[in-house]
Amino acid sequence: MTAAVSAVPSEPRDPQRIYSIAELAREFAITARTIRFYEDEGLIKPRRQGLTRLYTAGDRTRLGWILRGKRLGFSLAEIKELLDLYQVDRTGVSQLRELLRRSREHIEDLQRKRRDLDAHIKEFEDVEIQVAAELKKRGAETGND
Amino acid sequence: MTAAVSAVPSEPRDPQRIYSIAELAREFAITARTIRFYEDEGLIKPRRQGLTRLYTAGDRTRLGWILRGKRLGFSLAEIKELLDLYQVDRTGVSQLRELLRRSREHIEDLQRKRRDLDAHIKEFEDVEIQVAAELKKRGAETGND
DNA sequence: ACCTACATTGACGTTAACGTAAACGTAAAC
DNA sequence: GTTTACGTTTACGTTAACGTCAATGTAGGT
Repeated sequence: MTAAVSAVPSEPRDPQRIYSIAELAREFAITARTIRFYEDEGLIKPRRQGLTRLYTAGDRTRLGWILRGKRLGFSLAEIKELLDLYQVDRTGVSQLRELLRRSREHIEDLQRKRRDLDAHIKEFEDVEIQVAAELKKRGAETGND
Repeated sequence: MTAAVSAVPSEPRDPQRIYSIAELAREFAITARTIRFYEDEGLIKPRRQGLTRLYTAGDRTRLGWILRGKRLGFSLAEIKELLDLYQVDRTGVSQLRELLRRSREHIEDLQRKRRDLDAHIKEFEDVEIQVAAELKKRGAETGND
């Protein structure tokens, strides 16, 4: 999970570009198998040229979104739901109402998560401060080079 | 994963209290099996009275910490590492240095996660705004009761 | 025509994180 | 004294999220 800053998701890309599966795999530091698996699960639907998969800039963005969701601890099933939220037809008023309700729900969920995260960060910052102080007391450098 | 605000982790508790496994399970909305599993994995080590497990307020806090970590998308292995970080002996200077390094590393990881989270929230807030506007345009109430 | 690099589809294996069932101990309640 | 409620261990089952072959296709270079 906690990989060392591998994915390089944002460069000035032209929206016409087409990506191969290996390209996307490299860029996001995942395997092609993973991307195909996401397709099996209905998370992405690339065009085909014969059998070969062709990914648009939109597909690439979508993939990035999926991976970000994963990093935040959502399951693929949850991520699929959220992606489908965008895709849903917005013709009917009842659909719009539902969409609004769901996205508010999700925002609350994210905000809960944010509170958890902030609490977590605060604790570790406390550790850092105290340990740094202890080191200083012992006359050692704290590692700020 | 995304349960509906179930755990009620903070009440004015006295630090002398002892908890049964079922009590903690109820409070955190998990099963006893899960708690025992965490013990097998070395995440908590309750006292025993014969065979029966007795949990202190510290154990309870620890359990809450574990579950928060899970909500944030950390694996149990990662959580164990982080918990052990606190437990490590802080006698030697080299241990302190290592502890400092690790906790800084972890803070950076959490901050990355926070950026992910903020981006996610922003996107959904945009959806909310636009959908609400669309609904208003159509003369329907937006659902703010 | 052949090699090489990269693509494809199955199909089975694997790991993490528990669930579930069996078989049993213990202590209070009826 | 036996039901009820809770606890225990042991062990096998399950689901999600991929990994790992194996067999095969395809496009480009020499």
